[in-house]
Amino acid sequence: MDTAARAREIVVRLRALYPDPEPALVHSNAYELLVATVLAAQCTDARVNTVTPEFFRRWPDPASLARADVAQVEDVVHSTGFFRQKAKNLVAAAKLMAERHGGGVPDSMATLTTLPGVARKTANIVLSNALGKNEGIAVDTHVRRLAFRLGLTVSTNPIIIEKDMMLLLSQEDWGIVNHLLVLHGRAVCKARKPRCDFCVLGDICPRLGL
DNA sequence: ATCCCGAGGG
DNA sequence: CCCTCTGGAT
Repeated sequence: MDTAARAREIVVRLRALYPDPEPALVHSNAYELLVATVLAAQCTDARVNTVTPEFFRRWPDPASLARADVAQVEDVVHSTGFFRQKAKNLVAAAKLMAERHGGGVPDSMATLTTLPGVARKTANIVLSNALGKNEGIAVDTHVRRLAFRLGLTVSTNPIIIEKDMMLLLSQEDWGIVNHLLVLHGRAVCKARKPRCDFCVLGDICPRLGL
């Protein structure tokens, strides 16, 4: 089985294992998903979900966040780590959206990545989950680890991994593959003690001899 | 390559 | 104690 066939088979098996993969970050619109995804940098989604209810209540849209006191935002997002950067970036991004994007979330990779604190990973999450667009594949710590272990790439560079995976998968799967690999990365193919004995991909994983 | 940064697990 | 968690900017 060549690499592309293996990649497609991985998606098929993980779809069966995780029937209805949903974004674990609680949100109700593109703005909320953008905020939650920025906060998710080097932080568990579970922790992000503990701070976003208050965040969205106090700053329900880009306009209100643009007028927010950065110190108060720092206070709310403190427990997610990198809190100074995240608060500063979110308020600056909100000001850009309020002043230059009609108060809404930009709907293209090129424009989203002009926002401070937003690069390809965050933009891909917002585009595929809130805006219905598959412009690329979101490569986070889980996708990077699993893509490498599964032999879908020989690189550890997220940009190259994304390109490799885009060539291996059809565009309709670009959004879902992130959720599938994240779910499997959390439950089975964990960073520290991967449970290879439980893995449905064992027979097509280079790690187990292939 | 390094920095930003808190919290939980082993 | 060290590693990891849906990264991004310098």
